[in-house]
Amino acid sequence: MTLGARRIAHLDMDAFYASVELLRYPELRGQPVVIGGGRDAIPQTLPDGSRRYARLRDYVGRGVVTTSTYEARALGVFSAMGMMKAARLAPDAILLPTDFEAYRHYSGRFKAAVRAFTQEIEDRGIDEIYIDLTNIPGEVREVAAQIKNAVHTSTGLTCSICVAPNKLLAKIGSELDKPNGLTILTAEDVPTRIWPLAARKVNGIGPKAADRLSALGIHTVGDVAQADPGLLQTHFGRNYAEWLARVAQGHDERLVVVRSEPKSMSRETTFERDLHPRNDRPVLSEAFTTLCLRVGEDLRRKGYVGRTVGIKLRFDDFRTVTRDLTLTAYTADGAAIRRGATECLKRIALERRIRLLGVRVSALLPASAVGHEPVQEELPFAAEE
DNA sequence: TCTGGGGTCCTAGGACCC
DNA sequence: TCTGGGGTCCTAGGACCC
Repeated sequence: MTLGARRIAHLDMDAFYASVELLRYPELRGQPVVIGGGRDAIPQTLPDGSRRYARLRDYVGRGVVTTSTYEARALGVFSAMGMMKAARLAPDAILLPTDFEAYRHYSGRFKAAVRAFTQEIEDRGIDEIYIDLTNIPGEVREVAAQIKNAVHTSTGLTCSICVAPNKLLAKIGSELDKPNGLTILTAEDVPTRIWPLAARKVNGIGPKAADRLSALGIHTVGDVAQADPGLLQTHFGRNYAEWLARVAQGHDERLVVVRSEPKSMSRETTFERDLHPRNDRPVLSEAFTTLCLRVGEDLRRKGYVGRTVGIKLRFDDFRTVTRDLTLTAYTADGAAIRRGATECLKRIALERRIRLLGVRVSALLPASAVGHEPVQEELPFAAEE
């Protein structure tokens, strides 16, 4: 174990998707812009070279806001909000479609820029990473400033960084000075800078836990720190209560995980309207097959095979059910996935309209680890004895 | 016209084995 | 015919994150 304090950075790109779009459409800078539209939100270039943008008020559908510019956030439009609701709050905001290919491109660029400093990077999705700076020489603020510079030089985008003794504090800290922030936190800062924050700011305290804490009169991280351990335990169970007590003190021993294997791959789709299990059977069936084939393609493209097939259904009342089936052999074959998924589907009573359908394969192994094992058919009668 | 899509982790019960 | 008990696998659901 390392003696002495670690130096862990959390780097978070500022309004990432929206900022990438502003590189493409600089004339939108300073305006409320919302990302999350479909194809009909693609800007049209007019004969005179100017562009015509879709407005949020024109949106029709069931999507949610993926990201918004800070100007849109000022109008109350945030990530994960239903687009129809967002349109009511900011009807004149510009609407752009989500272009994951572009975001993945810039994601690769900013991560490559950071890798010039160290390989000790943990991927946390498309727009954030943890960096272990413990063994990087130099004053932390200077190192963090250099990283921010390198990211800006290679992408034209800003990010916010916090360096702290652990991931928990670094993650909280990178939000304290957004956008384009650079924050240093030490253990001594916990009472003054962390305790006043809402408990919800802690990564791992989500909406449900925050509500339940509030019901107990616990609103800030400091309130959690001062809460009676017995009270937390009766309401949250031993493990979670002990975790709450530790994080409220700013304690977190988790390592920066540089490489990890995927555990599952899935595809799901929300239908434009809720589908009737019998009357819309052809549509459902085709969607089901497509999802199975796409999961199979994903597995093969990334070089994995899986042994457990699962499905997910969401009904019109938003109730979600899942079914799993573990096969006898690893597979990445769409047809085999579809057979497993069909078995799963038979175990669900279809008594309501269906909003969402999903297919997942888990219990993954690198295809190389399984060799060229053929996709085995399960025999209806296995020879026993 | 509320509520996407792709993930991870945890819990908990039952089967099954020793 | 008085209920042990640990370990692992499988399944279902839910919280949470980006």
